[in-house]
Amino acid sequence: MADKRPTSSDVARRAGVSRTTVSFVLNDRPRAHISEDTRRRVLAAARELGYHVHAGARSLAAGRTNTIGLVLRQTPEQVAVDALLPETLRGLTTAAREAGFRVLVEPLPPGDGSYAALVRARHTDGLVVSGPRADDTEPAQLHDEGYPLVVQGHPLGESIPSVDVDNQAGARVAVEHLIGLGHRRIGCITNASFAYTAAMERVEGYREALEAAGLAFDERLVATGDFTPMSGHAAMLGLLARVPDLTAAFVASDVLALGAIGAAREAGLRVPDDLSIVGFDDIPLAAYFDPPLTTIRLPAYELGFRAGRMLVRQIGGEGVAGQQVLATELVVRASAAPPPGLSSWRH
Amino acid sequence: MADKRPTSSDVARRAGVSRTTVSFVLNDRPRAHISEDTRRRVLAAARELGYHVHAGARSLAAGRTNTIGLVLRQTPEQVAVDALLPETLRGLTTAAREAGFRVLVEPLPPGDGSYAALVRARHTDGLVVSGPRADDTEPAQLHDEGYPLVVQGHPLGESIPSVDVDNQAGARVAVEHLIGLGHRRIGCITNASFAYTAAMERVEGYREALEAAGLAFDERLVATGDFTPMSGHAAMLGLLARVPDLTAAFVASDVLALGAIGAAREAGLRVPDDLSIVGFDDIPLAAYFDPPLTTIRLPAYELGFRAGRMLVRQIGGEGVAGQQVLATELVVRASAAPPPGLSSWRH
DNA sequence: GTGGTTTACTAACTCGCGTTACTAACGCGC
DNA sequence: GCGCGTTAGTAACGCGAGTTAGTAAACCAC
Repeated sequence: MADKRPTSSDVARRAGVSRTTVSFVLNDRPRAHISEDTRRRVLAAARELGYHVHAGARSLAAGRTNTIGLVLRQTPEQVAVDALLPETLRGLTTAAREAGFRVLVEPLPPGDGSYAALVRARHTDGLVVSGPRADDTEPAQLHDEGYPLVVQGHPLGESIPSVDVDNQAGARVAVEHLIGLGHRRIGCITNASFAYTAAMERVEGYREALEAAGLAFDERLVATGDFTPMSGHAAMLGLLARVPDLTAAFVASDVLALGAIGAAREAGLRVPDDLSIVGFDDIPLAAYFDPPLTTIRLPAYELGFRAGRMLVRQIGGEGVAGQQVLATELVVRASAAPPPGLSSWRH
Repeated sequence: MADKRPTSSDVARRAGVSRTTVSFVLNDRPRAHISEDTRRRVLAAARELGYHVHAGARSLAAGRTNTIGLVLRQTPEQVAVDALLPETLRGLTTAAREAGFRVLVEPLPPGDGSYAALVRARHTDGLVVSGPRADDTEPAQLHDEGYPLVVQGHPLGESIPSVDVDNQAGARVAVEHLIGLGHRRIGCITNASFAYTAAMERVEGYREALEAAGLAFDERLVATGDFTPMSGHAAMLGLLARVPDLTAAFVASDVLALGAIGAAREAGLRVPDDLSIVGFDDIPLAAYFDPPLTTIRLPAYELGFRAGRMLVRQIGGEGVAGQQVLATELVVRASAAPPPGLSSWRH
């Protein structure tokens, strides 16, 4: 069995010093005076014994766990098709590790209980809450109680630190691209219901671009999706049926865009010849869709990394950060082209 | 600030009992005799105070962290395109939660340091090591030292508990499907280099199916990929150049298959009319490829769930489990069809 | 009503580490 | 030789729980 873990007393005994000295050496206390000689002796003893501080004991004594929590506020279906989660997670863990923290993951579908216990039980020193819905009151409450917390997604209140992508601007750029190509009848398929603020914001960007170009926003041009490619497929079919003269669509998620492209094809439309499509997210596979998807790149790694860094700083007492908004970027590939018959149309 | 956390002493005082009693009630000690009345008083006091046990204190006193670690032994590039990671993670966390455990994620690219510290420092009670390479000696060492551990992927030794998918059988079924359709010149694109045992096993399944059908295994028919769609693209181009009469390919990963389909199309081949393709993994988007991908389903959620359950049982002292192999399943969609000119061939 | 068992609960020790407050030795100026 | 500051190190307490051993009261058989 794996018992008889060496403790700091063992290290102290072996190095011929007190336990306090061991603690000072291992924690690099700057204000403690330790001679280079004993310092080396302690380090050597620790190495020889294969010593590691007991995380629980440290957390109890120091009041710090050096762990941050990632709360995934998403439905199982949502998680399953989340092509960017691995990247975001990698960004978060990287930021955490740089500061000596670990990451605890807590998937917790909306309405499925509370995550406050994570910090209350001192399991973690702080939380990154990913994608909470606008009616989620826990972040505000925890923040008010002074717990370090960063929301990854739409800011839930003026004072709660958050990192998000500029959804509205991204959507606007996507639609402007279509307008620039000459499209006038442009549909929109949302990535989720409006309960998700990101969905709302992306539609707002769509509307904004339309109106800036003097085009009317028409509700019949908007169809609602729900994360899955299948829903993108269904939404596109509905759109096509309602709007016969549609020449382009902004699909607020690459995953749905793939389903939408399939639907268009089934309806006898070629993409982009007959119907242009611009997506959102730039998932790793987007460049390999047929046709390669023109889309809005969402900096997934960066999103996680920033959230992690903000949280770690907050825990370190460097002050509560504000709300960061990351820029997106239009990636032009081949799924959007001028509308059919443009030359005649253009005059 | 969020200090003045209530402790079990506070609960005890409020309920008018000793701290010991509080501990007994909250931990449901079966051998302790607690009257229904005081039990309720304690529970009420805890609720009223918003009490949560301090995780560190418990771990120190009880010698248990109720946390398991997930070590991601993969390169960043690999993680980025891992479409099944979210599902596997969800399966793992579900199994963990059922037993009252949390999950700590530790991404650690091969050759990038050790994860033994995680258990040695009593950060976690055990580890799930995902995708270690065959030359990774840490699992064996930790296992020998008695630390609970489950390898998710290829078993690294007879006695180390593991959960894996039957890669070889899955690949065999995929290739048998192609053979059954009438193909005779069947290529293979690996999902990774042979340093990854899963890649090796899938090629073995390919070879096995070929030989069982009396077809020769030809090295020129095998091209190597490396996780990304781009590598699938390149591999297919190479294959096509080397083997002009190729009518089908088994691509050992859906992600690469998408790249391969694109390459085939660029070469002027229609899928499946001119070239059939069968993938592996059944990622969420596979059904929406063009054409919808015929592939081998890998039970991602189940993989994570089983690994979690095995580990939790091991931690609970229910004995070390063996090595589980999960079955895959052929999902027939539209990317594989009889080879061109089959009727004349079959005569 | 005596001895023994069960019920209900508690005092006191333990887990491994961080930290404060204190001491002993040393160097230095005059 | 004295006073003082600096260096190097330690003893002892506390963090918040789990747990063992023990006790007092209630119950029971005879």
